[in-house]
Amino acid sequence: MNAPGSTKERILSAAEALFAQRGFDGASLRQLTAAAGVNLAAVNYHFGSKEKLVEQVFRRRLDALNADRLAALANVAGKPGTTLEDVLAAYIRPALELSHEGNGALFMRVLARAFAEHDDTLRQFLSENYGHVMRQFTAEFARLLPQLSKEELYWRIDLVTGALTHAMSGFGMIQRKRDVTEQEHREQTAQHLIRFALAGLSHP
Amino acid sequence: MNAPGSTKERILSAAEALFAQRGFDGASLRQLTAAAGVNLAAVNYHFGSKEKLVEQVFRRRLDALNADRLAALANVAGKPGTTLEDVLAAYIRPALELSHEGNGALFMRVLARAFAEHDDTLRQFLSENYGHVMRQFTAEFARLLPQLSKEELYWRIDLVTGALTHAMSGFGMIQRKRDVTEQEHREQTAQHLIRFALAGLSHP
DNA sequence: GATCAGTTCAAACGATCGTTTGAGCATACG
DNA sequence: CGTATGCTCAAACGATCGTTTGAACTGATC
Repeated sequence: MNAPGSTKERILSAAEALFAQRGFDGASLRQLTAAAGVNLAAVNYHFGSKEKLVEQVFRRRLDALNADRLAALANVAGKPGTTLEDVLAAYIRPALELSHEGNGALFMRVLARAFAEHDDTLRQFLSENYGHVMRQFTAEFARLLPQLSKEELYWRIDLVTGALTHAMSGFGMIQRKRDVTEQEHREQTAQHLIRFALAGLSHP
Repeated sequence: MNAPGSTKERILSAAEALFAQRGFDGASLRQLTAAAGVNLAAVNYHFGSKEKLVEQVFRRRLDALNADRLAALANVAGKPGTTLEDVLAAYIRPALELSHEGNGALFMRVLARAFAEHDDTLRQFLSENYGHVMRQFTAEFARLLPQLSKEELYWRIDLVTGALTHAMSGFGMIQRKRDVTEQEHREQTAQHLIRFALAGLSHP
């Protein structure tokens, strides 16, 4: 829709980086438009307000991420041979790929901020637009973990979500070593996350 | 040191609640002092600046929390009969008790925000003042999990930390049911967290 | 070349921010 | 009583915030 070098795209990328670094309140439109190399009034012209810009920053990444997740889930959901690990991979790998491409890692930090903000407007937006994704994954987890009560399953999914958000947003201390490629490192990270989540979900 | 109804204490409590709700930037000194029922200038008079007020909000809770954690760890560290569960309990239970007393739950949300902020000044303050606590626990984990490489252990501790921060700050959907007491609910929560962390740390 | 929608621009708007000031108040000590 | 000290208060400071405005510029259409 938008050319990659267009004013809208330049604003979105600069906003993503500044929101990750300074937060939604902390990043001013003057810093933001200066970093993007556009006029101050361009944000209100193209997006209407700062709040709607925040929404678009989320939409640009989450639409793609959740489409990838649902596509991966569709390949395994409901099938007899499917393992818990398959479902976890469908959930984790798309997020991990996003966090390793371009400014994706910055967006993950924006997402972690949004979780911490507890802002009702933003939470409602996320729930309305992407809540069905989490619901589909939860249903598949329930199918593969029939021995868990609903309460127990919710507890475990909640804790796994916390661990993943924490890890994806780059809080962690783990850095790629010089002697492994980017792709190898991503694969190692995916293995760590999946095995950890597997243990947390299915322990006796 | 400070009387419980003193101006300083009133400011600290109001700051804790407002920082949890609106963030460090989002909560203004005018909202804050109005909620505390004190004059606007009282913050700068008693604390010097808004930033130093933030520091004191952390100090008031973390000094007590980490003292409790270290005391609990001292009871089990290095002893032959000690299990991984004992060490996890020493780490988790003091935080859980704090999050269930008075405004402690609000402080946990403040803490989760601080994690998400990535603010270097604040991170350095936390590392300098409370880093030794995490180091002592890590050493004890290493003793009880000798089969794990240092890298593997760091990975798992990091993910467990993410899950706990997430849970403690009240992101979770789990609410206490009407037919269980507050104390029973805390005990159930502790059991969930400890068993989850146990599985995440010690899985094969 | 005139017209017009789409976009960019510098400038200004009122509001709110953290901080500072100096007068006023209280209580305790000589 | 006089005065020193610790604290509170209303008011103001300059800075910065998100947003709005109206003119200038762009490129396509007739």
